[in-house]
Amino acid sequence: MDPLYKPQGVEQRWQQTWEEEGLYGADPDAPGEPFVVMHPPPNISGSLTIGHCLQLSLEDVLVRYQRMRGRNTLFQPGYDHAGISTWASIGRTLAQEGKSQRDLGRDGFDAYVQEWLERYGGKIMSQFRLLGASLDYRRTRFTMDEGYYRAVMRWFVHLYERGFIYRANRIVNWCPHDKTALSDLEVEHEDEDDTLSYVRYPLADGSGHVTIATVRPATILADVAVAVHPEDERYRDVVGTEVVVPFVERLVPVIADKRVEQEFGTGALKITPGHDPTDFEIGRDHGLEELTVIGPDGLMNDAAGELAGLTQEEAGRRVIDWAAERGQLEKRENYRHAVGHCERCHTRIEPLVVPQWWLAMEELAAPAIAAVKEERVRFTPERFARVYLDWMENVRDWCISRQIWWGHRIPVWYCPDGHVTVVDTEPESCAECGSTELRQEEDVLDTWFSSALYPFATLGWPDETPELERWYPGSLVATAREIIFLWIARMIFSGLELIGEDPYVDVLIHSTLLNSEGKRMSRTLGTGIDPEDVLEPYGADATRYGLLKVTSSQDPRFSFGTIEEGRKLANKLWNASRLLLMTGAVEPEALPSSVEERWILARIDATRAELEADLAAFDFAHGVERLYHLTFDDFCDWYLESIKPRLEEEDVRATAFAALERLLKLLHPVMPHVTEEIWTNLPSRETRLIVAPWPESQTWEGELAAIESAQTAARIYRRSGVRTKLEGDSARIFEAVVRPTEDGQGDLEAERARVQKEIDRAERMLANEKFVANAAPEAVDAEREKLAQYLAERDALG
RNA sequence: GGGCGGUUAGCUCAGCUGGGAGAGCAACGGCUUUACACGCCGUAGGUCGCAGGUUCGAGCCCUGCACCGCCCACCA
Repeated sequence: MDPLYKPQGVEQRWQQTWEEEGLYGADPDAPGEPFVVMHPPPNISGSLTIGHCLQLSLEDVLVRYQRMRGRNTLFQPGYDHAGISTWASIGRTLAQEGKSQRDLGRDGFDAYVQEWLERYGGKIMSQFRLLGASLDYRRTRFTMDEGYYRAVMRWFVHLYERGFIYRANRIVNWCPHDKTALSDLEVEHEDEDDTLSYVRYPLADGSGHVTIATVRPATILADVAVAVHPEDERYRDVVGTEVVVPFVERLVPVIADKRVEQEFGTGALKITPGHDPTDFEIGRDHGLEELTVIGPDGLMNDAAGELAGLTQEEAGRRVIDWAAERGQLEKRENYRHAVGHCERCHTRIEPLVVPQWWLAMEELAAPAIAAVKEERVRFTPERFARVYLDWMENVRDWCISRQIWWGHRIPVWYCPDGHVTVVDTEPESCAECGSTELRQEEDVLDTWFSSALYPFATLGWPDETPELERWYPGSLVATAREIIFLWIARMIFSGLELIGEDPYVDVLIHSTLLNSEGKRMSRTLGTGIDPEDVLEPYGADATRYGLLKVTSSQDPRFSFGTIEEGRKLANKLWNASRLLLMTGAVEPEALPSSVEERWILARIDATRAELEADLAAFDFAHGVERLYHLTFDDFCDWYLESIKPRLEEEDVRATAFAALERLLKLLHPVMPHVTEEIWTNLPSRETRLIVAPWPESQTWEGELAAIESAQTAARIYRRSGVRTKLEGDSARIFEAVVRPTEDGQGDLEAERARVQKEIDRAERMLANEKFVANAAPEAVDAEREKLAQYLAERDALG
């Protein structure tokens, strides 16, 4: 046995063994209360980041812990087809060859994407394995595999038949680069410097003008009205009259609407329902025409007349020039404001009126709101329930159609007469007229429309499977903050609508790792950390420990420091086992013949209870810290050191092995590999540690106090340098653990002074009438206990 | 614009309902002790972001400010 523990090789060997022996396998027929964790399926288009490792680590700790406790565990792996993300990635690859997705044709694209998946798809699962994640890999699902596809079709038809899905010509977020609609959540707002132009719209009767402020002068061509606030005194006389739109010189009405902000600009707003969301709503309410001058490519379209084909910037300049020449440009000023961009390609979003498929949200949201309000679904940390509710209570209809070729194609067929057939498998003929000339809807569904089904589609729904029966609802989903609306909210309402039950009990919102500069990690910016740069040198156990250690804060900075701590812990355990094995293996048996043995068993048991509480509260950081101190301070520095003089005795080693076994069990969920490796070296092991039973409670309370007072005394004498004045067990422990100075005649004065200072402080507190009167009784009692303890120390010092 | 989290030792972070400022790493000193020098024992290091307030007592509660990070957002 090498004195230096080397995870390389050991870890992969165990990962293979566990998987080959079926120990990761989930079985719906197995006994035990289910514990089901659906690992959020990563995008097929990427590889893992260190942030994914953090998420996977905390899920796996819980799964391994519950597996040892006898729960029927399912840890479900899978991939997400990630519609637009994958579409955009492939687009970037093709662009290098001067091609685009649409050049391939729909069938050609399908072939290309299959090849692409085979090339990149395997990477993620191998990274899961490298971290030691005990997922049931045999059950790996893909959000576009055959069964899942069926589930999505069924879901669409269900919602359509219930009247929740409708097709409408409304304003949407349009990405001119990807040429598809996006949902509100796929739009990122970024501040941009712009110019606010003040343009005069002459009154039709020539008696003056109304000045509006705009950042998009090109859209003036599509203006159909000017609006002011109904209570705005400045414009009271012009409401109901007409103004002349510059450049196109069209007469449009001046209307009043309370959505206009009086304070902004001049208080007058040009209304362009075809190219602005607010204007669109105002336009619909006032029955205004929706003119369009910008096309799906973001350029001016034919309706723009002489400006057709120009960019909006150029067209805007022409309009501004036109106004300036006629004295209708009042002023221009710099203006910084948030502008929507496509989250995938960062192109500026173009609001356009185009027909899309929508999901009506209000009725679906209601039970999903109740689920969280009634705490059937619990968020950790709790504050995220508020975030979820705020969004859900104000949710708007969801645009679910996308004009790309990667995703679940919408199960709607049109016949030449325009009849619509909506069924979950391809129909022979039109449901209304029987025509066999059917054309399927070109659009595909938003990725998240299908992800929403993950907790039950992975279990076989819509079929009635044993898995679905046994493992739905699940137990827990762990995810990052930004996924709350995209995925969590949608899983909850989908599960309630289709199955009638919440998809899980706990939603764990975990930390987001920042890089060492405190910046968000991003692959595209190159600010991320490759998991393999950590896993390769440090090993999975150390990485898991290090990542969990830092989960107490919301946005921790990644640091190798905590990973290093994990590596030391693994090495320490390894060497502790070496000490016992090299002295001689014996059958483990708790034979607590002396105070040290009873103490360490009690310490381990106390930590077990504390660790269970930590895990129940998802407090991984404190849990692993506890294990570190149990191992280093209690097990190695005190216990093993104190029994060294008696290590030749078989009874002593039998207890030591028994204590080590318990320690390994507590550590296994966090550091599975090193603990399993040590476990196999221990005498007469019949089962793998991964499926060994979690330790039962054992109480030795009195013993904790006994050795802790010995420790306290030992620390005092150790600090003073004076040879022990202790007797009995304490003296033995002291002699074994502490090596006093040669002469044993250190100076006690400093120690006496320190203790006296504490006594003075405690006495002062207790003499404070207001403290005794106002403080909590426990606080006063605690103070009295401290005083008694220090008085005892003073006595011990002589 | 609205909201959330953070600011504690050189670094990464704990600090539970207000009652003696902590850990790990780094630094410094000492240890060839029957495992581990990736070890052991010890030392030093902090006006707890700033300014007020409440309280017998504030890192913790309240108000304001500054800075960092994040989420949401149709004021053109």
